[in-house]
Amino acid sequence: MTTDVDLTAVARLIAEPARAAMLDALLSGQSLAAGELARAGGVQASTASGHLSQLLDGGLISVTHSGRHRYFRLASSDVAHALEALGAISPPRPIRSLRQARTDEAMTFARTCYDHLAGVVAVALVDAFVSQSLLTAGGDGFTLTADGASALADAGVDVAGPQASRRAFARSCLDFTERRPHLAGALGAAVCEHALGEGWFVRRAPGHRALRITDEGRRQLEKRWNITTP
Amino acid sequence: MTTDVDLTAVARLIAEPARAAMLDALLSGQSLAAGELARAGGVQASTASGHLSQLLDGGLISVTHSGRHRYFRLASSDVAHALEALGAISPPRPIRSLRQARTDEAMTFARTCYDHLAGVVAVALVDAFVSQSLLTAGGDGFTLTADGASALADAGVDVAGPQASRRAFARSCLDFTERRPHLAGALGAAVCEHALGEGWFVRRAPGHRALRITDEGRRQLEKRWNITTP
DNA sequence: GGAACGCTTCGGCCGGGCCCGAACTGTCCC
DNA sequence: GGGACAGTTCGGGCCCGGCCGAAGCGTTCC
Repeated sequence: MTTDVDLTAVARLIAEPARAAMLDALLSGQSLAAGELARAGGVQASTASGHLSQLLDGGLISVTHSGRHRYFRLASSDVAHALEALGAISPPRPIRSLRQARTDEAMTFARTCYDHLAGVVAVALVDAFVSQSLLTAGGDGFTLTADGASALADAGVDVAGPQASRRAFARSCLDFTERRPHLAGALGAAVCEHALGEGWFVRRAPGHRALRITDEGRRQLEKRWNITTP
Repeated sequence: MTTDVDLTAVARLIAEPARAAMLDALLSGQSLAAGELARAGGVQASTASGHLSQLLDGGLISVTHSGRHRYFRLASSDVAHALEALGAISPPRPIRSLRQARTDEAMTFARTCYDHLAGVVAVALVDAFVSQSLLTAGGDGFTLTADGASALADAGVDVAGPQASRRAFARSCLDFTERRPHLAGALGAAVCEHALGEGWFVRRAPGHRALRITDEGRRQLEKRWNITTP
């Protein structure tokens, strides 16, 4: 095992505004096509193509081919984690427009963090799970109780899949707006997938992280876990 | 609260080899003078001076004056955390020398991670604390038990200071060589300070993170917490 | 006071890397 | 097959930012 790593290789990739914007779009957890990422980065397709090869070479993203499209996604949750950690010490970008202020506000309420939920709602959710003894907090993350397994399965969340997978089951991830932990790992991804799949939340814009809670979402959160949302 | 942060500002600072080397040296947790950091970065004093102003402006480091010296340190544990997270997804630097291989091996065994201990020893220590019920694992970190408080105070660790401070008391921090948590936060810092102060570990080189365990250190770890070291 | 020392500021040099448009490859649809 | 579309490759222009040495400022020591 080697400890002497080259920080500059990855940092250089993130340091370029167009690439950073692309990575930010991919932090939504979605797979996005090269053209969408070019738009996200504010550059021409040819320029974007060069950036995407660099991100691939650097191991930050992965690609799948589909016809004449190429879809990119973050390579791993480690990448998402590093981007979030960097975000925690980055200066805020000055707010230039009303539109931006609105998105900003929406982001603090609910967003995706790679493949799981983040924001006020995600923290409230994990708090409810813990206080209702569905999850117990452990050093490296959380443990699902027997009650929790049946309650989540009851709600329709796929619990068996994550349990069978080799991926870390229920990690904690520091929410960088709330500065408190929310649920990540395979279980966090399953919860997010279910919440989006059932239409509890919808994306405000494709390729963007911000989510809007639906009326159905409010109802379900209140009914199932007694969470009231503003 | 704003969520729209400028990742490029911080990433740009880390992306430059000389600055990255300086930050790496500061990850040892020590305060280092401008001249030492110039040497760490492999640049002339004048160049280093420019880099250090940039790191200050970017909020990554802080400075204290002392006569004709200026001592720099990382600005916060958040910075250390971001650097570690970035390290987790960075490519290994090819090992070029025997000397480097030795330092590398030493690093995996024991090193400082900002202001607390990391490596095999740090993970073993936290495991022992938990299995001996001195610490219990919680979602966002650890909780010190009554037994733990007296046992650590007994060993000479300053427990009261951290408890009184406003800083997070006992966080968990992912050890990037062991991929398991070790003890951070104010208590982690106190443990590290005590271990170095008592001569249980010594630095292999000033301004470097690697530690060497002393005979006294081995004896104490075995006697107090039944930890045997290779 | 003078010399040594730590650090910063300034000017000039230089290279890496981002950007775009144009041309090319491969896929899909009619 | 032809045209539209997604993406890549290549060449040329440009600018940002790192590097050093020399000079300047403040501190320390004799």
